[in-house]
Amino acid sequence: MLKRERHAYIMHEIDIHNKVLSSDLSIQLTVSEDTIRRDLQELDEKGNLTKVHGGALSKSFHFTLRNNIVYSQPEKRIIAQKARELIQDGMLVLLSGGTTIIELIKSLPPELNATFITVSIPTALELLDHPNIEVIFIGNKLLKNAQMSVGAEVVLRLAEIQCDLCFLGTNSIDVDHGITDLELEVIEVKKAMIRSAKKTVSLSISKKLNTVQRMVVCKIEEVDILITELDPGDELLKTFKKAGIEIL
Amino acid sequence: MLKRERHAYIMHEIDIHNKVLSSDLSIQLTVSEDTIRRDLQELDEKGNLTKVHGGALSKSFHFTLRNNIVYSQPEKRIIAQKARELIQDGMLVLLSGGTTIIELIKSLPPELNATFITVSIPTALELLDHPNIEVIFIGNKLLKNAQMSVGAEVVLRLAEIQCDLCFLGTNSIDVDHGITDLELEVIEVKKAMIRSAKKTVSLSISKKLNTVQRMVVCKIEEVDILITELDPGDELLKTFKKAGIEIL
DNA sequence: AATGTTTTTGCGTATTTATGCAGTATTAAA
DNA sequence: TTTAATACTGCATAAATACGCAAAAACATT
Repeated sequence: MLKRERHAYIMHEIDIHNKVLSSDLSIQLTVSEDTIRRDLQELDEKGNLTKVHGGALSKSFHFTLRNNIVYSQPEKRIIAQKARELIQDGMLVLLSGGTTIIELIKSLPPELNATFITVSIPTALELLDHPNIEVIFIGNKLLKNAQMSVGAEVVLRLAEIQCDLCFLGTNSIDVDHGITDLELEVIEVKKAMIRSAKKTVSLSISKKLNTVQRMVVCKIEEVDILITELDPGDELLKTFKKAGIEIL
Repeated sequence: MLKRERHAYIMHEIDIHNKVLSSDLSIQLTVSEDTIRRDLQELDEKGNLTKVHGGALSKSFHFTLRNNIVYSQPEKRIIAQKARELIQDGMLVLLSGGTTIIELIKSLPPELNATFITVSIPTALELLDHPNIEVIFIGNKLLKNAQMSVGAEVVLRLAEIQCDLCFLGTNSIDVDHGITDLELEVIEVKKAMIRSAKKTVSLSISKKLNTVQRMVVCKIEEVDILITELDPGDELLKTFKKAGIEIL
């Protein structure tokens, strides 16, 4: 087996399980642990995974959630303020997960009367806090780290829906590669969300602009509106504007 | 389990509960307390938490370790201990909402390998905390105060399922009136849950025994097992035993 | 095809890391 | 103050890793 194939196999394992053990891989691929260790080292240097003692973990494996919330909260507040202007009474709105979305929900005026659909447990919990809005959760198998429903059932049920707006808390957005993400199962659902909505809105702090992850959620043309904490005239946003995206 | 994974688990616990006990973590992660102590020390040095005698606290919120604000009453712990004995590897288990259920989930051994189905958002969130178990959420319209899915769609989907056990966090149970509750929509779902399970287990602190609410969920005969914090021989439980219910 | 070069791989050995244990010291709760 | 829980120290062990080296494989060149 070629090195390339091993690398592909390892990344596949990482995609599915979010972790690999050197010892396991050594047996599965019938090579020495030294080789595996060197493979993991290379993949780490390329930024495809995080090597740790005993194996490797997916890049999406982070445990500083709370610190992140506190850290970029002001930016996310600004984004939330802009985003909420788009939501009007009577609308049917699709929401993803993520801290930016949570911030958006917190900023919704209490008198708003709309229906929100989501697949994310924390998003649902935050939505339930609001007095007027109706909340619909599309359930199925829940993904541990993303805390959201995934799987074919979710995709199918999303296909039956026609929403006015879809807000995506975006990890990575880039003019050439579009919106990208890490986990296969998450991407399946996000794709379905985009298909079910008349307009797709990407919420993204400026740090995440022009970054790319491993797997594609959608091309840049499929994004209708991009909201960042920056001024719409900012230099960083020019390329997105040129690609025909409305900037708020 | 890799050290990094342990660290992630610990930080996740901190994010949710604002505190962790070394003794708990040692059991949950099946490593010695020494290891946990070293983990906490490292995470402290990295600035992710504050280590204290007996465990660790969140950096952002400074509670003391042993106040009962976060952790709940001892009665519910006792009930949880008894209830978890019923759950075995490979089982399909249906859970309602409520703090007793949350306590049950917290007490589940980390090596347990089972599938849990629920309609309650807080229950789902707690289940996601567990390293091994699979979580399925049955979604639909969410009810604000109960924080759970309700409606015909939920009832229909429950009807398609055949579970081994159904645990109900019970508000009111009485020999003559059975399990009773307040809201119509909640009752519809609880009825469906009972129908889908081979055995129904009612979790109830003794205060709630022999109380009645407005609407009936099920007759007393439909309850297979009743779990309270009392000794099974307790006087209070005699009438239930006479009604043919197994008491734990 | 023959040759030289580079890359890849596995092995032995030394080193580092991770973890648990036992005994003692310390802390905090009753 | 007493007592039980928790922490620390040093040590033992096993697992994982780094390093140098040599064989093997892949590749390039003639």
